[in-house]
Amino acid sequence: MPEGHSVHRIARQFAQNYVGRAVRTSSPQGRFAEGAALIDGREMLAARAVGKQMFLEFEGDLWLRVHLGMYGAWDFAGTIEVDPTIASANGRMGQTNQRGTDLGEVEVFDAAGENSLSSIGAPRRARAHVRMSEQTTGLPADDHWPPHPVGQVRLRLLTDVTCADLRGPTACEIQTPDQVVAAIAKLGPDPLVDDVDEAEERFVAVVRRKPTAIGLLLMDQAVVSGIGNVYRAELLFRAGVNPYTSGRDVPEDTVRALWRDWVRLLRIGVETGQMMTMDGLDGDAYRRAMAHRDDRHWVYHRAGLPCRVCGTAIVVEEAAGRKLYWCPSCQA
DNA sequence: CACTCATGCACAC
DNA sequence: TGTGCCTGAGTGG
Repeated sequence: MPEGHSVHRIARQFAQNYVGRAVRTSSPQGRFAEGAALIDGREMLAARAVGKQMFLEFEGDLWLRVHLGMYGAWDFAGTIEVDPTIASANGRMGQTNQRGTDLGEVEVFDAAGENSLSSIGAPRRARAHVRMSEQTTGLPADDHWPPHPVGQVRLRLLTDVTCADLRGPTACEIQTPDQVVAAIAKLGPDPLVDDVDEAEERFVAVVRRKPTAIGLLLMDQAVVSGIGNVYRAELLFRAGVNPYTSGRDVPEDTVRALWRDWVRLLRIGVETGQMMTMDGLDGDAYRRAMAHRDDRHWVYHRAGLPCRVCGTAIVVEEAAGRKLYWCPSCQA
């Protein structure tokens, strides 16, 4: 699942390609037929992400709340406008692989029909025709419009030119504006939604009065929105904090450093679509690290391997049902 | 091919 | 604390 950065990228795609347009909705799988019927034909008015949740507003005070959970994903097909703030176009968003990149890189065509695989650092195109890779769809791409639904598609959102399929979400429901407000009220601050300075104060205040371990607080969406298991491990390592330290025992400066690092990593993640947590490395070391699978994080998914800084074996432990990776020496 | 695991979370006990 | 949901990638035979 997508940690917070992916959800913000998805919301931007909807803002760019759906907001201001009438949307035909359906539930090819059937499980969301009733909800889909409620918004069918309405114009989408807004697309917002808060932490790992996304809210799409439709005419008539109807909102769609989607949470991808661990397995959910959006597949985009057809012609999409690539948000200029998103460096790489992706057919599939949300579902990511072990390296933390959005899956399903797609071929991007310019107006002349010349194509190139979009990637970080590639020239940004204002407009792109996106088609699914064969591996993703099992079909030879753009022969049909709209595309034949593949697999269990809970919800399909269709404009004249763009198709978005939602599969495997943990939450997908129609809400009233009040329910949306209530849902967002339960969430901790999101640096890309809230005023960053106020958000930092909120975060610091909550962490510093909790007896709970900081490693659990970072994963608690009521404390801070958008952090998942990968960012949790990496943030703690980067700050040199023992995951088991009580929130109230983490020095205030350190809590602030954690917050500011999260703001930085989230921004980088939204821009690049990748969970870049080793940005401190120089060019060569960074390229080397990126060249190998499972070799792009400080501690995440590195159980038993030597710490990149001190050589101590990285430890993995089960905490609240999730794997917690950390260096017992650097994070003493 | 069969099987395990996973970036999450709601719920029951 | 444990279970269920839901899908896809990775792994080992």
